[in-house]
Amino acid sequence: MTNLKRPTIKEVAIQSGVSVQTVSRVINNRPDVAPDTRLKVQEVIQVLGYQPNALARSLIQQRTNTLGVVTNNLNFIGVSRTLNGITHMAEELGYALQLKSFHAFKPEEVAEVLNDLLSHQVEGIVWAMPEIGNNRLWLDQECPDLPVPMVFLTMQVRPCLPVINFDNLAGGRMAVNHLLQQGYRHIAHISGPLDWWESRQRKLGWETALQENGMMVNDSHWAEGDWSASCGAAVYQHLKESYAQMDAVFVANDQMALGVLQAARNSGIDIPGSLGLVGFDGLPESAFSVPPLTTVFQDQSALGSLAVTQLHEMIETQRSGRLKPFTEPVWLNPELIIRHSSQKPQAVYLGSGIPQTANHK
Amino acid sequence: MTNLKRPTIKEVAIQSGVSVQTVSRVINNRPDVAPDTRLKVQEVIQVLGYQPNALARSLIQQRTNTLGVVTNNLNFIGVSRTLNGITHMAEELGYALQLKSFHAFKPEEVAEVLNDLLSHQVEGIVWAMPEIGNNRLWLDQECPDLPVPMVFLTMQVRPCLPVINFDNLAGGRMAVNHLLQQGYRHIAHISGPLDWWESRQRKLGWETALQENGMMVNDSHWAEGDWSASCGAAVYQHLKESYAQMDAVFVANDQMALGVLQAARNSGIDIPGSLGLVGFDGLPESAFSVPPLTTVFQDQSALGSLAVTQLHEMIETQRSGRLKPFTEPVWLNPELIIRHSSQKPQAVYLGSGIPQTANHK
DNA sequence: CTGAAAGCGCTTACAG
DNA sequence: CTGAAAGCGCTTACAG
Repeated sequence: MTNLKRPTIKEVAIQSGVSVQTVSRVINNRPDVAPDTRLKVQEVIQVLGYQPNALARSLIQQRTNTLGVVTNNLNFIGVSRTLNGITHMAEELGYALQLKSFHAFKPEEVAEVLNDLLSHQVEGIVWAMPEIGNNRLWLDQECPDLPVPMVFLTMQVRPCLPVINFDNLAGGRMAVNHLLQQGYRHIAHISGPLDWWESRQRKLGWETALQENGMMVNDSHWAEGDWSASCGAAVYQHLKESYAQMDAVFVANDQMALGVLQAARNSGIDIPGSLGLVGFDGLPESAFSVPPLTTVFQDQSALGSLAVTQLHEMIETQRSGRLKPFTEPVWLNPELIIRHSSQKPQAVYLGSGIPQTANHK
Repeated sequence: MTNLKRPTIKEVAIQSGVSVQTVSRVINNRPDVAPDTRLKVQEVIQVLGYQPNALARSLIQQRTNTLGVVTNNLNFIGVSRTLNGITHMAEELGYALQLKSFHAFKPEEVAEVLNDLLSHQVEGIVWAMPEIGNNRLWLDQECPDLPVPMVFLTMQVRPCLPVINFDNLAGGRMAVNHLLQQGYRHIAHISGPLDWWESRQRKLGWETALQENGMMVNDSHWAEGDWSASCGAAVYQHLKESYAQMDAVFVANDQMALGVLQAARNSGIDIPGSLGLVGFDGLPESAFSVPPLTTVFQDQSALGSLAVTQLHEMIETQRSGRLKPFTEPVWLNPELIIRHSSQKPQAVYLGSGIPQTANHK
């Protein structure tokens, strides 16, 4: 079923009655080949189905046109959207992609993963594994020596290291400010696992927004989840006890928010009437929950594309000798998508007060 | 920031005062090296941070330990779950992974993708791109010659080709039978795009189950969607017109089913009271819709793992000379997850009739 | 136990 | 315009 032998340049040369150098010239579209010779060689290539061996070529040229990609477990939905952007841009720029993914992160595996990629002579690496726990310990030096250009996604900024992040803090702040504008006054938070850098940033966004509006941040007003919907539901039940006045929740991802949505409905709590809800991520599904979920969207596909673009530039810069010392961190802005879950119905007009916005001017 | 030169075996040899062959022996843990020599060489390797060049090694050994993976656009959630299984098993079996993904499928790109992978001397390929339209035209020969062992996922079975599928027809049948058992009698179907093989199979499952139960299959009882939630909602509205008696829908994927769910609720239609609903895929989110969605779960991660396992066996078999001609198609069974969206409330006891199951025996 | 020779499949100067 | 020579970084026999 499979014919094992792939023809080599030597066989093409023999069949064409020329030397391997001449075949090489034809393959690489060099001008200095006699038209007849070129035709003959091309014909033989066609007949034999010859394809140059990329390994041999890379070995002699000292260039693989290959990028390494390191990701988290691909069951996490975000990662695969990033990977999508990476594959697109890599294709466009002519890079092959070697993929390594951590299943469960173990610090001792970092060297292994890195060495594996390097032994394959990748020209650069996109480190798309998010910062969790101490999985950046290996980078915590003043200015770490990297064996090839690398771009890091989703981690705390470190000296001399090119990182690209969504501004999670700004995202959290946006979410909470929106809820405040809508008139919610007791805004709880369900965070992701706090060993994730992203979780901490989103939580910080929540705190910042509250403080900027002169509100207290209280430890009974938030709780930690594990990103899963079921956990979101459970944590919400807990918050109802610890924070009785709660009238809104900013949840650190959409999946947990969907859990909250379900739990709230099961308790007969009206969203957005009695509880405002904002998630984070912008999953397509979130638009189709009941009610549709307001969320902080991050375009992770764009993140992936940008990472490859930047890596490409770094590689080219380095190759050309102009060694730009290091690239500044890049911050991407997430985007608030306002849907029904956070649209507080207008307060009933009581007559006893005057609407604030109506009488001035 | 990046130190360009990686040391070679030659440098290690010079520093150690031995020949490159001896270094090679040490690297590969050969027994025939004097203990002192080995120690000395290991020390130098350590100091220089030497790593053998996988390219050179592969070239001489004629073995890359690399698998190619071809996927659909990774924004489709299913693909990334499959990819997750693939990376796990590849890691476990010691294969590196080269990833190619189609963004928009173009027939003329098949050769390109294939050649690209082959020029990198991959030892096998997992074709995880599903069968859509005529994207299997290149395989439609009596017994196609494949340049390396390949495993095909999610396509119509073809002679001499190893394919691994979920039994989508059985899945559709299961879904509809379940709805029938629940007492629904007018079961509509929203299919995926019919140029997808999976869509056609699921639809066939729906038809089969209806016919097996002596019910008519009518063209006004189904309509085609595009996998998206918004389309699911739109198609449902359409079916309400064309199939007024409809009391249940089997939807070809969860995302569209979520769209139906939302549209139905917005029209004040009770699920599962007035409309039974079953999806397909088993997205984690589906458990957290309101009401939770009954769905046909396919463990795509397992599919990916199995593909790599099987590919590995094919490669080993071929290498060892025992050439097993080809592997039989494998069918995996999807699994019905029953949740609230399909649990028809017991019919009200009217008194005028006798409950069918209560009086016999 | 160790090294000289040959070669994997290419490309890069260098002659002619 | 074309070919002989050298070499990319390794490993595999083959001597000793």
